[in-house]
Amino acid sequence: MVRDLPETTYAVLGLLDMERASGYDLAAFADRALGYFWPISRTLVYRELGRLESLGWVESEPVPQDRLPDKRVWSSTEEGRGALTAWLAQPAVPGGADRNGFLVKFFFGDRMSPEAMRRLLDDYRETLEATRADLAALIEHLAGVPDGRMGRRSARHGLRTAEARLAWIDEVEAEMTGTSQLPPAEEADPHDDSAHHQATRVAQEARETA
Amino acid sequence: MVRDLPETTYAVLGLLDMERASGYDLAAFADRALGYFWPISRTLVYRELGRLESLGWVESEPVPQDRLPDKRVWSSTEEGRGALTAWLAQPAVPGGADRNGFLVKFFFGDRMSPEAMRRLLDDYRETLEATRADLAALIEHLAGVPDGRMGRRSARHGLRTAEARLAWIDEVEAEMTGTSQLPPAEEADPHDDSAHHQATRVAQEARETA
DNA sequence: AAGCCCATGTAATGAGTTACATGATTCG
DNA sequence: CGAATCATGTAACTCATTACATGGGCTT
Repeated sequence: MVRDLPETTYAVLGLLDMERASGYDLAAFADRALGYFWPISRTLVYRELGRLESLGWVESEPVPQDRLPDKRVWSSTEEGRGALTAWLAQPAVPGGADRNGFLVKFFFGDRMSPEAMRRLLDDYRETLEATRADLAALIEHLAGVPDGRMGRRSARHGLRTAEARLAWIDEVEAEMTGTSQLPPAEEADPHDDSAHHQATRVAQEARETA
Repeated sequence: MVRDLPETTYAVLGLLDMERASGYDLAAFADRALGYFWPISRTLVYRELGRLESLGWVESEPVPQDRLPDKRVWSSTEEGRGALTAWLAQPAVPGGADRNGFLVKFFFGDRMSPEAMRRLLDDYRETLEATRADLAALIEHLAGVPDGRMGRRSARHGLRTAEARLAWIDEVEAEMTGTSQLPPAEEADPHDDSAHHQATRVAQEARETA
């Protein structure tokens, strides 16, 4: 039997099935649509397109352009749509939800200085608040989009997760300041919301460039 | 400049610093302590120990045994503890929290049959409920352990996350049954809890402190 | 007798990231 | 004039998983 392909392959196929696009546009689409729970780098998109083509699940058509470089526009084939449907009918693999770069550090917090712990928690909160803001904006945006239903629901999954974790931060902060494992939180400057916007962009770019 | 090592390397070092152990025991410890947010396979533990040894951050001592095979017991060196402290003082890398195998399938739910969607959501709920039960038990267990503070807090992070996602399932189920994108939920058979026990992580069964 | 537990590893494979390469166009 | 955007890829690398190998002791 055929060894089963990674989720990413099907994700690329699925996106392409929603909207024929060039590899370049598809990567941007993937980042918008799946970026929060299934990041796919641009290079990887190209590789998966190559694989999908050799499977006969997608095909491409060259599109010459005047001012811009020529491109190949990809679309799913009948076989590809069949494969996608088959994949969707199979149960999801349970793993993959793991790996939290904050927690793996936090766990060893007994060895950290209170100041380092304070910074760690502050950074995490900032990241989560940026995510929450981004997702809230996305949800509102998708409210007016006809095919945005599943995207909106997926985004709500992320929103709820972020909110639960922010509540967790409040909880541990209260517990840890009480036992002086943590210096008290500083008052946030209400004039300075640049920190948030910066964090948003940094988190995004960290994925692409770092 | 030294290229920075993966988190896993430091995680192994950190665990070893809490408790000297053989590679075998360390792998079990890692699974108990970090398994929910930073899984480390047994083979990987051995590789990281080799790397840490060549860095001079850990050292080993052979321990002969009578009935059981001989083993090497590892412990962190002074240099290793320094490296660990330095790592903990650095900010955490923001990424790593991503990749949800359920969501990447759910996102394409418009192409799924209502029955397949029902199965997908049921599976996810089952997984989350198993996680919630495991973590709740772990938290209760760690309440009586002197050094279990950070482990308990980390577990609460997972617990809150799981609960938020279960609430999300309720939300989308209500929305989707209302628009008949989903057949109504079946009554759970109270006699059949085998599914839950299967979903429960095997490694979590052995929860005695070594 | 089968199968798990202890204990340590090697080998193969593959998914994903990052750096690099190229080059026209457009915008500040 | 430099930077960003559009567009497509190659090459190198490494983290992580999985399968395999070995073998005595203990339990069902």
